[in-house]
Amino acid sequence: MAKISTRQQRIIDYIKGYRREHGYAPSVRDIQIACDISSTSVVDYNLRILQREGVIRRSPDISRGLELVDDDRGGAVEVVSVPIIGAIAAGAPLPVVTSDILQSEGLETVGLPPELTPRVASDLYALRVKGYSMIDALIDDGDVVVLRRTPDIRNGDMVAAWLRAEEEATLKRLYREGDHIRLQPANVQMQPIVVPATNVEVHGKVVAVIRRLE
Amino acid sequence: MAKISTRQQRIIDYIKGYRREHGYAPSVRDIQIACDISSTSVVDYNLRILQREGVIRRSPDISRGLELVDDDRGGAVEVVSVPIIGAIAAGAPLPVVTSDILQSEGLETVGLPPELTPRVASDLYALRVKGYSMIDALIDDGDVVVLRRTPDIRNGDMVAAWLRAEEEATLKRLYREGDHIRLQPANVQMQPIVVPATNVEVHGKVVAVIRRLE
DNA sequence: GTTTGTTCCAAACAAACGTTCTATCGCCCA
DNA sequence: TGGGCGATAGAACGTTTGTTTGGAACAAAC
Repeated sequence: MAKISTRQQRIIDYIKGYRREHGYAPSVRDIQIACDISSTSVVDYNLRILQREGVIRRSPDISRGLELVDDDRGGAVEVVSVPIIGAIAAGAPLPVVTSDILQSEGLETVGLPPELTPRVASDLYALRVKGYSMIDALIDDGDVVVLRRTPDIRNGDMVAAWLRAEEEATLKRLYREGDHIRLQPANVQMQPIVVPATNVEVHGKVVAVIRRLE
Repeated sequence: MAKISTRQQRIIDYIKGYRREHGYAPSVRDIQIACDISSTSVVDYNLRILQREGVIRRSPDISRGLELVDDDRGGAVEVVSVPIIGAIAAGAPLPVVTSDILQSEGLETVGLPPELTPRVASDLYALRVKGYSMIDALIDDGDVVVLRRTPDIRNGDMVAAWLRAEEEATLKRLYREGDHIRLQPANVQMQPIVVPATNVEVHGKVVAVIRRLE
């Protein structure tokens, strides 16, 4: 995998912007002019390289038959709809996540852009945060947290945890320390808490937080 | 508003499918063959009608310069790409937002799902937060804030403000109080600051905050 | 019955466009 | 010194493709 030159990066950026603005790809000559290239052959030369590197896809002899492989298709993309299966709040149990629930209808959903979407979206779900108890995780009342149901929790992952003894749900970074677990707030100004591992139920890993204002 | 004929509907469907499959629009002759039309002029004639009806947009003399105006792309939803024009950090000036910048190429972008997108997206831009100085707005290092450039700032709106005297950028809720402005942190545990109105440059209204983990 | 508007045809034209050919320049290396 | 190579040029070529022209069939309006 070779590197991508400044000029090639500029071409990519131009194509991306052009597609966003026009809804179709620029011609070779459009690229030539926009990127200050003296000849269409040089554009072709660089496009050939970008194609070899897998950055773009070209359809031979087709006008503007140019696609970005790692595409946002010029603005239109499949948005993954993730169901908001309930709320998370201190003192209220976390909703149990089952496949049934994930596939059930009628739930409010939140659309995730591709940047926020991991390869597999089927085990994603979302919770709406109630109250201000998650504020040490920099999460406000009304925010939506997107989680992935996974057994693969690593040290440092932000997780949704249920503390049995305290009867409290919380969003914190998790670190295993022997038979205890340290829960570290996202807010660097705040102190971590350490609890016995048996006191913690991990319900999912936080993938994203979305706050809508206005 | 005239009706859309069977033939025209077939053309629309074909364009939609072709775009989904190829990433670019079909040519007039592609349409001609696919829709069993004997002449390209007939295709042109019908495209002209579809354009008049506002169903499609055409760019004259541009190969495959064909867009579907109200395109949900067969189930996929339009994601608005918003450029991340820079960073926001205390002590660093906010990037000046101009139309040029908004339309310039080569910027990293963030895709916004429809729920986060207001009717008009053209004056949206995004900033990536550097450092922990925005933590009282519940915003972490690395978060992306989506802003709208608008003169219509109302009391209680969350804004990106530049404090001239302090040389500090900040994200807070804004309240006008006579010739002073009160900036209220989103974090309910923290105290507001009050500054002279002349000391504040408002650079935009915060529309959404997106935090990506994992 | 003529007019008028719509829809459709076939062919030709000209602009847009991808591709290719040849040549040049700088750079590394034997 | 010279050959190989990546990158760049300028121009020409031939296809793709949007557009136009002149006409015909048909139905509704007058």
